Amino acid sequence: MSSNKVDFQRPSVTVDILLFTVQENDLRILLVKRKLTPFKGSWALPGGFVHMNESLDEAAKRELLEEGNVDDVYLEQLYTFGDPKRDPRDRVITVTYLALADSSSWNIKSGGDAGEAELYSVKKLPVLAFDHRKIVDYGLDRLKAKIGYSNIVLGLLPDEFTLTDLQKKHEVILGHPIDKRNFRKKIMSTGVIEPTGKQSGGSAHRPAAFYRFKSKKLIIID
Amino acid sequence: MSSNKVDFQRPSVTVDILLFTVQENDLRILLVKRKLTPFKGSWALPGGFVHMNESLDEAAKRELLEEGNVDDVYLEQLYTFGDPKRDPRDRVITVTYLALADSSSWNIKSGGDAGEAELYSVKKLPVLAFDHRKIVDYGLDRLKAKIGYSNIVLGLLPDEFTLTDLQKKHEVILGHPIDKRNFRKKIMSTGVIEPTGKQSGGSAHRPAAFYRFKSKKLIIID
DNA sequence: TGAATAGTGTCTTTCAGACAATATGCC
DNA sequence: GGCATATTGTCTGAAAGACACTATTCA
Repeated sequence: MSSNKVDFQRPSVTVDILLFTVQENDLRILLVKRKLTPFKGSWALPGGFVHMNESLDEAAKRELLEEGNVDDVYLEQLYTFGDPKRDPRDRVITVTYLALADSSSWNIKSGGDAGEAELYSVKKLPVLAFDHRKIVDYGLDRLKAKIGYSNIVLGLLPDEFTLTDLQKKHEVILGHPIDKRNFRKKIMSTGVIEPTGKQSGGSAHRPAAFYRFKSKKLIIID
Repeated sequence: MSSNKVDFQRPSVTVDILLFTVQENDLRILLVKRKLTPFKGSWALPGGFVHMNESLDEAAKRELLEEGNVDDVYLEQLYTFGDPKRDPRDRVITVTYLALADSSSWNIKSGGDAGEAELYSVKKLPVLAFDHRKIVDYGLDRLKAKIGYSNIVLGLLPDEFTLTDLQKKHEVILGHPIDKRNFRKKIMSTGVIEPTGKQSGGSAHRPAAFYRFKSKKLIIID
């Protein structure tokens, strides 16, 4: 039963977002520096309170725009953390989201409404506020798993990309090299991408064919 | 950022639970009849408000005991639904849980603290309150997927069971028959179960060996 | 011995993984 | 021609799926 008239004491509800992107062959995550207690001055996930008239997805989108200056990224709900002690002062339940962005199409610096925001390599994370480290680890596990059975990687790529670009993203997320021939065989057999007909050029080597995802919706493969 | 001192208007937070069990080769779910508006008299998922001093998991366990008279069942968080209009009166965000029980070890009738509660076949569901129908469909999808790559089915079985018992649960959840030889080959190759040494008896046919799960924790296979 | 369910093996196809040579564009 | 990256195929082992007969207990 989801509702009655009794006026219980109510917890706060926030959204926190894991925005991953790949830069320089490195998986990075957007962090912001807290301006308020508790954990003032610590790095934390971008996020904030859910407003009364917006859905959870909308709240996550709004926070990403406000704190990360990113719009139109892949977004999926991850998990809801609600330990009574996770915030040292109030009871705060947080609904977490996994977001992916193509770093080449967006500039983190140009926002800045919310103060300091920075991309950190997941291999060199600072100490994080609250239980945010646990949340990051949870999201990383999900991302690693999901890249193996879905087209989720499309969130990290521009509209057109080469097979080498695609393979690099897989390698960075999984953390190990992949055989080129086997990778291409498998990708092409899934039928999720198609050639655009265009080719890369201007470099002193053989040009590569560009591909696109047939659908920009999340697809579970198999 | 998960908290500050500003006192926002706060949504209510509930947990709602999908308790599945198998009876008579039929997948069934626990529903309760609402005693309060809105949707008074409608069937709904068991659930209720999260208390200030309990975690989400604890709230789900408590509600299952209060409304379903079940204890010690498999429980995992499913998804959090937070559309502002999902409850026609208040803003209510609900964290949903998937629970599995072995129906042979529990009697739904003996509880009754929360009024009418009944097991319904997922093939013949009544009209449900709120967005609970959508939640049930979401949970069914997760259950079907997860039975294929985890030992989650252990939640539906007693401590000791035969391979035929195990196969029946799979068939009921997936909704189609499975080849006995291939099923056994695959299950045994995963190594998640082991024979107890005992045998079924008393029936006019060959006795079957009993098995148990080596671990009662959720294991992802592959 | 008949009824009812338990238990078991082979063949084929598909998929994953190891492995290296040729093709193309630009300078 | 030399450099840098793109593109391509074969073999092998493992797993999945189709398929049918024998074994055991009790009435």
